[in-house]
Amino acid sequence: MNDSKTSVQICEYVLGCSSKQQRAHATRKQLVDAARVIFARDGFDLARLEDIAAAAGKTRGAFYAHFSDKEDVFFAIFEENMARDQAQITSSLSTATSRQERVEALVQYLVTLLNDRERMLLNLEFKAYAVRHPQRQKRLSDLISAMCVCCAETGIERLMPELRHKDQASKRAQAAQFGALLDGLAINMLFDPTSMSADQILRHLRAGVESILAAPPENLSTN
Amino acid sequence: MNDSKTSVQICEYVLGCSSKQQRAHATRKQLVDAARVIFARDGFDLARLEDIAAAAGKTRGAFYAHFSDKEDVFFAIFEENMARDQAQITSSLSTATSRQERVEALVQYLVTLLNDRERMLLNLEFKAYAVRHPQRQKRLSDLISAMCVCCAETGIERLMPELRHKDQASKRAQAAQFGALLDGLAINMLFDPTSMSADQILRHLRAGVESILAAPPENLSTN
Amino acid sequence: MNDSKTSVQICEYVLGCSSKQQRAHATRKQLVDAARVIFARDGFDLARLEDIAAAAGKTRGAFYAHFSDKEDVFFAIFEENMARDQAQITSSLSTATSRQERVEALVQYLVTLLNDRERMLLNLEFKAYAVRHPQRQKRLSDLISAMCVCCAETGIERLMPELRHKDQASKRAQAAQFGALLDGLAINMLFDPTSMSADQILRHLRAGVESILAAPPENLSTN
Amino acid sequence: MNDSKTSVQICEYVLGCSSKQQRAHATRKQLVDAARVIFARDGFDLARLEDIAAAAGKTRGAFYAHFSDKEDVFFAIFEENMARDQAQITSSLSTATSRQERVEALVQYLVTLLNDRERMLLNLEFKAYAVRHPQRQKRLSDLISAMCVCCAETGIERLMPELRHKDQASKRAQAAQFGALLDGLAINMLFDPTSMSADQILRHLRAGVESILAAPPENLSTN
DNA sequence: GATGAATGAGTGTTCATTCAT
DNA sequence: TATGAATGAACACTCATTCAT
Repeated sequence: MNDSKTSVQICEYVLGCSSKQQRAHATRKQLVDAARVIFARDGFDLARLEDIAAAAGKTRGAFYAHFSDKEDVFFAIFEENMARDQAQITSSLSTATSRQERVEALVQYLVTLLNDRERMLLNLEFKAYAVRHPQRQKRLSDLISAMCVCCAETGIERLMPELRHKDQASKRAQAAQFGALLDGLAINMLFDPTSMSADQILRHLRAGVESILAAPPENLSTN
Repeated sequence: MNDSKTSVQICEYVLGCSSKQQRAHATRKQLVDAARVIFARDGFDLARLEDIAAAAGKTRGAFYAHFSDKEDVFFAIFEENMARDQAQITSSLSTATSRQERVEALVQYLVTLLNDRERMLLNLEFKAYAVRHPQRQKRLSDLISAMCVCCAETGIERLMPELRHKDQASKRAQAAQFGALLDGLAINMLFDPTSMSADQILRHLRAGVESILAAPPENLSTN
Repeated sequence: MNDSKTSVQICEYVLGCSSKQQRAHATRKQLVDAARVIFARDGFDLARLEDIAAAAGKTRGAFYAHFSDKEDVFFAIFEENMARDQAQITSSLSTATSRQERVEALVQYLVTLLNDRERMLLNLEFKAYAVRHPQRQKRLSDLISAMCVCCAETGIERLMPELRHKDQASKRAQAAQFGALLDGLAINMLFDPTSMSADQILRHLRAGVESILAAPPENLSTN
Repeated sequence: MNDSKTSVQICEYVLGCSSKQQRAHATRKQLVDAARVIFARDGFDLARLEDIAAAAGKTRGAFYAHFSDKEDVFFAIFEENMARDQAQITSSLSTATSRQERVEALVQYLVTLLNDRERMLLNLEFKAYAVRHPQRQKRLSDLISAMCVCCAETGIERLMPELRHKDQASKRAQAAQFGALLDGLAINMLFDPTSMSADQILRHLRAGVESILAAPPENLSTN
């Protein structure tokens, strides 16, 4: 690499890091971000490590200095997402006061997610990967649990304080339903963007959210 | 393979086909069926032609005698599905008379689909493939159109004769919404089968179907 | 490959094979022979599959059609050797009548082996590999057992019929001692070819053989 | 490494070195010792520089501060060995007075070497490397010459003063024969430790030593 | 001297595809 | 039509080596 000086300086001046550790951390972040782009574009299986490295302005070697393999970055993406989401959801929903407002805030949040094409693609890719690799138990199930809990706790609890007393299973079910609502729309919008108007999507989302939140008091009698 | 004669004879005696054409047709069908299993299990990218051929009890050579490449069988699967579905939906919904009955019949049909793991996996795989390969224009878009039209015409029209007068766009939007309902549940059930009880799924489906069918008279004012 | 026709014809006319199976078998043999050359030249670790394939006039793909990996061909070499040796030793020693003649025949056989540089290199490589990979249990230990047994039974028994009554352990020990005699000379001749004259080698061999055959009647009292 | 200070202090207090030069020298020694372990375990080709550095409690950087490459440490090991051996052999054989005693002392020395698994592995590895890399002329041949001379001069001359008048070639040949005796046993003991009892090994060694020392007065007439 | 992030060439292995039979 | 040996491009991953600190 003949531009290493340049990139070091970019790193130092632009990102404000100078120590070795900070540089390493910056590289890692660049790689994760590049991985997002490539995985979203090509999917997990077709994504080439070389493309990820190149998109980050690094080489394959740099990749392996930070990640053990393809799966490793892949998971890192979602582990990073989780942290981000915590903050985002909390802040975006904290201003809502009435139920009506909170529903609308949630719908708006879902619309935002839905319009983040990269994110939706990654999300679907992640679930597809999890479905296809049940053996990757540990890290995957940790991530999934964290995701569901995160979603259930952070999202729903903050949104609907009145539901806070519900049991874990119910929360999890609601998280899954929100997932179904979002993923279903996402995959079909990606599949055929012209099939639904923004308006129809909004209506679908509102109806979905209302339906989920209107779930029966307890599912004691059924199941 | 030195036992090809044997398998031919199995074909002849068991399946009752004997002419060359019939035999060839049977081979093709075996390959498509095997492809379903393998694509569902491994996904498009990871599926190996050799596995498909082996699962059909054939060799790679036989595969190439019937299909030009991997994509070719992949599409063949869905083209075949379409034909099947036409008949299935029609018959399963034709006995319903009241709106109530028709809604319930549709929900039951969706439940059946949802419980067909292989089919759901293939469905999601197909949409993911379509999303990821916008260049494969012709055949893919033909399939997609056919799917949507099929879904819209066959499914919705027959189900809700009173909606027959609706414009194409509305029908298509409804098809997409049904897709979103089904795919969303499917992916999340595959992802975490324990998150929702059969009862919760049913309720989710009913609410979804009702919401879709209750769409406003026309979407003239919006969009 | 633009010379496939040529090599096919070489195969057909020179080796006299024409059926698919025969061609496959010929290819396998070519690959094993090429592997001998490359492994002897570069050692197991540095040997490149591509070089082996190229030396056989084939591609890497052809290699993998016949062997599962590098270790696979490596072992195949010695499995093939074993079969050869059986015949060779038997015939070369069968004409000797007196003890004196048999000793001399054995010494001559060892000299022949010693002068087969490729073979000595492979032999040492094999033992080094076995030492370094005790985990490769099954196939390796099978080979080793076969080697020792082959050596002990075929070699020593036929050579020294009067020793036939000895117990297995003694035979094995003798096989090991013959191995030590041969390998020790081999490695040092390879290491520094000028250090010993042909005459000195002969004397060393004779003394060694005599010493081994003069082992005490039974090692019951010791060890 | 933020604990370098600590290890430096360990060095200072435990090993009693404190000056920069001494510290550097200590590092070098640690690296050579670690290299012994790793090369013996993995062989030259498979040995990883990182493993060597890690086994010495250092980093790759430290390695390159002391050695130019892998081959460099590899040779350093044997250069170090040579120095050690000089002293060892001299002292261990100097007390013997009669021929009988000297033979026995030599046999005991060989037994000691033979039981030093690491050393035998390295020895074989070195010879294999030399055989495989005839191009590494200079340093390798220097080492080899030194080894042979060392072996011949130090070992044999001191052991058998009456042979001191022999010509260089004879000495070299005897060194090679001792090498063959030792290496042959070593490789076969490593290959199959159960094949020979300690007793059999001893007998094999004694017979070998006697045979070598009983070499004919001059090899003038032959060769 | 020592660190460790980054490089990049090298190679084992897989697999869609071809083709002689 | 069907076979399966052979091809060869593609890619994940390893590791010796460099270099800024």
